[in-house]
Amino acid sequence: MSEPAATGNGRREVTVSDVAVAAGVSKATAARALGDYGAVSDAVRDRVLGAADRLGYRPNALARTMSTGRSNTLGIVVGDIENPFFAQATRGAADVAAAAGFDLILSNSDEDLETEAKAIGVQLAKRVDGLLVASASSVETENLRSVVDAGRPLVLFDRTAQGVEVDSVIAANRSGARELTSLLVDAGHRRVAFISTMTHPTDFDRSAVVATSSVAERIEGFLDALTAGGIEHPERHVHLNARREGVERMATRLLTGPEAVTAIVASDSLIALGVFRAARELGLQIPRDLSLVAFDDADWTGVATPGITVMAQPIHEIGAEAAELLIRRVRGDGRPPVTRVLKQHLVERQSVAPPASPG
Amino acid sequence: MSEPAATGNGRREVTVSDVAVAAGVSKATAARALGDYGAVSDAVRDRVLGAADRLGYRPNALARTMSTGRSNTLGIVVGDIENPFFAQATRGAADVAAAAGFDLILSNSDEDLETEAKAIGVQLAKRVDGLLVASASSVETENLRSVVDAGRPLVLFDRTAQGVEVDSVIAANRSGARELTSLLVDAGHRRVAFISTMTHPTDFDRSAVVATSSVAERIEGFLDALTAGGIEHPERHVHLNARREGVERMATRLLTGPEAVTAIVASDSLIALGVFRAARELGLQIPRDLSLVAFDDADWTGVATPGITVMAQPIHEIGAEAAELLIRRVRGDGRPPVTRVLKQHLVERQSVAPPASPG
DNA sequence: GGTTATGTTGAGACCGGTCTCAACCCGTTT
DNA sequence: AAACGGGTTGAGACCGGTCTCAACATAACC
Repeated sequence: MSEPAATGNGRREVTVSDVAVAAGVSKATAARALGDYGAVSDAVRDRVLGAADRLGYRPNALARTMSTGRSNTLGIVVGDIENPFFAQATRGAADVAAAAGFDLILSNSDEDLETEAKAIGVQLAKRVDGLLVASASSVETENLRSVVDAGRPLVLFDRTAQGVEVDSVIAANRSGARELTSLLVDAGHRRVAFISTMTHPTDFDRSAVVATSSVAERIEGFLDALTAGGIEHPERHVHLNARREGVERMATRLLTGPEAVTAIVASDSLIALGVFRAARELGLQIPRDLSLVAFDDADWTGVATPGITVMAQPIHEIGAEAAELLIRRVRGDGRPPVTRVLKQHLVERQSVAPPASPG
Repeated sequence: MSEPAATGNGRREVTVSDVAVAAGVSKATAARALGDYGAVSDAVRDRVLGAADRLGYRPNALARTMSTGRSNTLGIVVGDIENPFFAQATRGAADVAAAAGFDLILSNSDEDLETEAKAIGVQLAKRVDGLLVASASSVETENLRSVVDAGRPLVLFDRTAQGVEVDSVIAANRSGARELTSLLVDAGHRRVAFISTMTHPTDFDRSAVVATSSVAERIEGFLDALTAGGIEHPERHVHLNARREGVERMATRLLTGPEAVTAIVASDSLIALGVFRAARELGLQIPRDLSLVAFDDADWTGVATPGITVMAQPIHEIGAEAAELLIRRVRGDGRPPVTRVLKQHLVERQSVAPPASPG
């Protein structure tokens, strides 16, 4: 290779040194003019900027990062960017980041710990200034610890993590779930199912440690409401692992047979969609034959017939707030970690009614 | 400052040199063992890896990029990650990228040329190996040229660009729009509106150059169908700038008065949602009072009542295919640029019927 | 035994910026 | 005229990797 350093197509990048030579000044001076720091006389600045323009100089942000130690890049690890929840949260974070001069490196974890670990590893290797993570597990926290150990600011969103002392931004899931479920209990439902896609090694029981804190909180709220309604063994109404079985299949199973439920709490809008489809497939009318409530005010919940009653979350804000906290940390804020809990709010539509035959 | 180089919290990063000293070998040898290149004896490798592990060594991908010129990072510029179309395409691209060892830096352009320019500038500065762009304009292409001029591989998705010789992955929008619109014309509709949020300086006329090629193609297909149906001045049925007026407001305007349309083609699912809501607000029944068709098989189109007939696009594939082409370029493929055109397919539901009063 | 091939190692340049420090210029002060 | 001070400039180290090249050891060959 005789060429000094070439890009894919063989063109060499224009560097500060090139500009310096063209402008007849030292590299240091050219760098000052181009990087807009230190003192440079007006005449020289003009000459340098002119030369840079003529040569088509493009700064190399990586080289700058090498010497300053700041990359102006944040990492964000979400479950799945196709999930509207994460898309919205990411947008919220991206807006705040962009306004502060930061970029976002995006990774999908598919809610899998190993994938998440790999993603975090790469992000750290790329020297992101900080990391936003909706961790796949709030219990197994080695992934998160590795970030803290690496000395990188970390902010959790949507989910907290046990024993990891960092900022988090979450929603008030327990009270939201309680309120949502109470709607059903108060309407007279006794056989109410809670459905989540969250993977869990066993069936749910009271002692089970549910990995995703947001789901765990929702389950608690759900149980609160059932207990308050005097329903025995409320924990047997919690159904996890819906992804493995398939949401529609699980819903179909729960909606048929002698023990069929009369109401369902869907842990997110994607699950609710599956339930909705299953109900339609079975010829069940909502809310006459089935009452359905869910988390997240997704598009379709407002236009479906009937409209679905949902617990709306300030998703955009969750992402934005998390990014704000993270940027503050990156800038050196040393205050003790905070957990911001944002309010959810109920959007009542027409998917709740008393059960047809008292259960 | 007495510390050599510190992260935010003052901890110094462990480098190859540190590991080398700990293992009692030269920096070069340690680097070979850690970077898994060149020749290293097994004994030495073990010693180095052991030392690295003990010290908690984390490679610095940026430093590697500096010397190799490869960042293993791709840039992706979308209109808005919250838009399900872009979220899906991004996911498709992210999967392919991850499988090939690449990360994604994400930017939102908000369909604005200046924002897009800034995003592309930053991505280039961060030395992405290549760029995926759904360009805000297929006509004003300086943004895209800057990428080509910088010698970075570029792949366009969803939209092409005039005079920019790069790979593109798009859908067969014209024929799709023609088929979709024909459904309406064949059902007897004469007053059919096409609605897009795309910004355009004037009202649409035949000579207008519509900035976004995918929308332009859809308009052509729409006009094809109206013309084939013998409808005069079809171009006056094209309505742009819906974002400025508000989709629901525009739909309301078009659906009322003596000249009210009896059918609408929505350029994407978000617009269709606005139209759907406006129709409901006006007390119009679909398909009795209004026939509605749209692009993209969004969640809600299947569960709304009635189901909306849509032209589905292979969105995931668009993103995946684009990423594949890009990675191929990054790896040095020098073949002439290709344009991949993916098929759309019709999903017929219940939102089309003959007009109530022949128009 | 000398030469050649092969494998392993170390020294040091290099990528493209930033940053420290010393040198210098010129006007002002004493 | 000497000393001082602010504004500019240049030389060169540095960030943390990769990579070339030379040195050296050992094995294989004639």
